[in-house]
Amino acid sequence: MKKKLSIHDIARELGVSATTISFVLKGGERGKKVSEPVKQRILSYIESIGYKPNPIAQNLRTGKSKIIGMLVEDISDPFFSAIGRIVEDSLYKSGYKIFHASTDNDTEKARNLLHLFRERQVDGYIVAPTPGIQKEILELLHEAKPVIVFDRYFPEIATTNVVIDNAGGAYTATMHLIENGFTKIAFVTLDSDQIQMSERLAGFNKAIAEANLESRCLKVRYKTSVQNLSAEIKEFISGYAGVDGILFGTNYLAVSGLKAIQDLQMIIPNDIGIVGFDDNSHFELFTPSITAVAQPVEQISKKIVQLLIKALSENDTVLTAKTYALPTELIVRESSVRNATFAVKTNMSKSETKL
Amino acid sequence: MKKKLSIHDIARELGVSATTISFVLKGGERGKKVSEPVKQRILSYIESIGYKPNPIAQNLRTGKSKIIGMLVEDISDPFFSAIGRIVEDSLYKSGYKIFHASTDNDTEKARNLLHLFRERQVDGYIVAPTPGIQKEILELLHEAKPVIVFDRYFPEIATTNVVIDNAGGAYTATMHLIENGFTKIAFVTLDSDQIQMSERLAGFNKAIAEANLESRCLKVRYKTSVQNLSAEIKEFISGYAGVDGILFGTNYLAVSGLKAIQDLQMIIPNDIGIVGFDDNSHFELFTPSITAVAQPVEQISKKIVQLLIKALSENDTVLTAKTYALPTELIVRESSVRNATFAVKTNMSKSETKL
DNA sequence: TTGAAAGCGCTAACAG
DNA sequence: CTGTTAGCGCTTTCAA
Repeated sequence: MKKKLSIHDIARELGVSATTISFVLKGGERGKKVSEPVKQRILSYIESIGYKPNPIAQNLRTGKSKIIGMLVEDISDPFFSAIGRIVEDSLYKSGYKIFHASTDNDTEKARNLLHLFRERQVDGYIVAPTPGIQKEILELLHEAKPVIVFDRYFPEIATTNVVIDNAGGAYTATMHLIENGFTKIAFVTLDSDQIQMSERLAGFNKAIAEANLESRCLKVRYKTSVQNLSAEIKEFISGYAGVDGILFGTNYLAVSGLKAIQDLQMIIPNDIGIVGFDDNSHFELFTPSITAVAQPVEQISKKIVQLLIKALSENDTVLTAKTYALPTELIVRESSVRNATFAVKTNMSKSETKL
Repeated sequence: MKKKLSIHDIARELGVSATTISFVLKGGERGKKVSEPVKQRILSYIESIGYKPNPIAQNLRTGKSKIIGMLVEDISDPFFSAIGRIVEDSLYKSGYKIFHASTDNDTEKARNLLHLFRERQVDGYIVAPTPGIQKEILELLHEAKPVIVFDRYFPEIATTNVVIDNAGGAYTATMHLIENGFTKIAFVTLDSDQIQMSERLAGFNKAIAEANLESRCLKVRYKTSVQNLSAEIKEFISGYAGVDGILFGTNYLAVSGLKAIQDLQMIIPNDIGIVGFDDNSHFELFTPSITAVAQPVEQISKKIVQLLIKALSENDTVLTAKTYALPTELIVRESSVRNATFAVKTNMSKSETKL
């Protein structure tokens, strides 16, 4: 078993100092000043034995870990795992590794996780914040660590946020339902103050108000089991003066709602029109296929990475606090269109990304 | 901004040596030998200022990182992300963090990732191996690092494997199709030599042979786009002498297949019976609902964690090479049962886990 | 029962 | 242009 060599072993072997090797390895200003012959000798030797500096030692010495901490609500949720995947790939390419963790939207858990990340000296954070985590995020900022907040954010604290146009998405979706003749439209959402949900509600209400309709809304508790969710939605639909259209606030609410509607033996879209928020690769295959507000997962991920890499490379340059709201896309399918001869899947034209 | 204190700062403050503090912190044999008063003073002071030893320094000194490297095919696949989630939660509870990475089943990528993990001195590995990665896995074993191989494995190398009973699952599923009157049954799978796929094929063929039927099989290339996949399956179904039943080898093959069947305007299960391998939370909502071989995600995850934690805690105890094959469960739904009055969703009785 | 000293492998002043 | 030195914060002989 070949013993790992250290930079000093190599220094001895080559008759130069560890310092010189370190300079060569780093390149940059100081690296230039090493004479060509020496540099070549070092480089080729290192190449030949496949030496790689020990990142732990570098970390201890420099305080840089080349690790990013990523905090999401639930990595097994398709939305977060899709983003996780893209972010991970991009960041690995830039030499960073990722610590992932899921908060379940639990403040205490998120706090612990953030502390763990900090102890481990992660170089930057990507976080989908839980409620009440403002203080911890501010602390990270004070330590001059780059933090990208995504999916939701706190308007009261100055962070760099990558989100989507929630209000716009909900507005467009609701309008679409209205234009297709639905009038008793409800918004089924989470009983949550988080901004992504309140914006969706606001967008919904705006459309409803413009059309002079009555606003109906069901707020369910977070972490309600699928069965209970379904039951609650069922009761709501049958109880609440004949709802004939629903915009669901999240993808799993839509799934539970679909189950409820199935149990109720109602026909989509004849009896009730459906739109989900957050598209899903299976919605297309449902019968009828399900209309949804799609989030630009790819764009969100790229934006997060781009901002983070920038902050990481520009030494100590603090990120400007700014909210990037990426446009959503309404994918119209059968569940929201009463017109029997549904032919082509229409995608709304994408508005351009404001970056 | 409060400066992080080191163990020496505390030593000075308390008038003891860093050594003593270290002993107290570690507990164990050596910790016992510190006198009570001193120990209490140290403990309460540390508690009061919230001191935590720097894990990077510990890592450098001891070679233990308290990090586990987890390599999956694609973290955005529901199967892998579900497992990732559970493993992550359990391991965090034991003080470990996780590096995740996705291989896309690409050998070269997997190699790089494994090297990265190694450089970072991860304490253990959880790997869904790509083809051709045997040598690298053996190297890790030689370094006496615990490695848990899952989802698939290499029969020719002695590793600890956590998999499912692929042959049994496929056999049961095929038998189920046969019992429900389907006779021209095909297996749609990946053109792959990996063991999980070849075992599924074997299970399928066994059932087909026992029933004296003709074996039909479509092997598609890995990483075929959804469109092409769908087209290929479409061609296969219509071209291949009237297939009337399909067992799909993976969840995404099933989804593409469903799309194909939809395009073909065939009626499930009347024209064609369908069973998927690897259940999905949405299969229940499809019309008709889709029968599937469910993998015991929870059990797989628990087993992985249990084995890993054991290996990690028992100093230097090498894991015994052994394959744990967990039982699958056939979730019978509408897509495979011609009998019109489908009433209750039947779950096959679970065979007991062999642990 | 406690402490001094020697590093783990690397980097960064500061000399030369 | 290159090398010496002094740590980063911790653990672990070894000696007291």
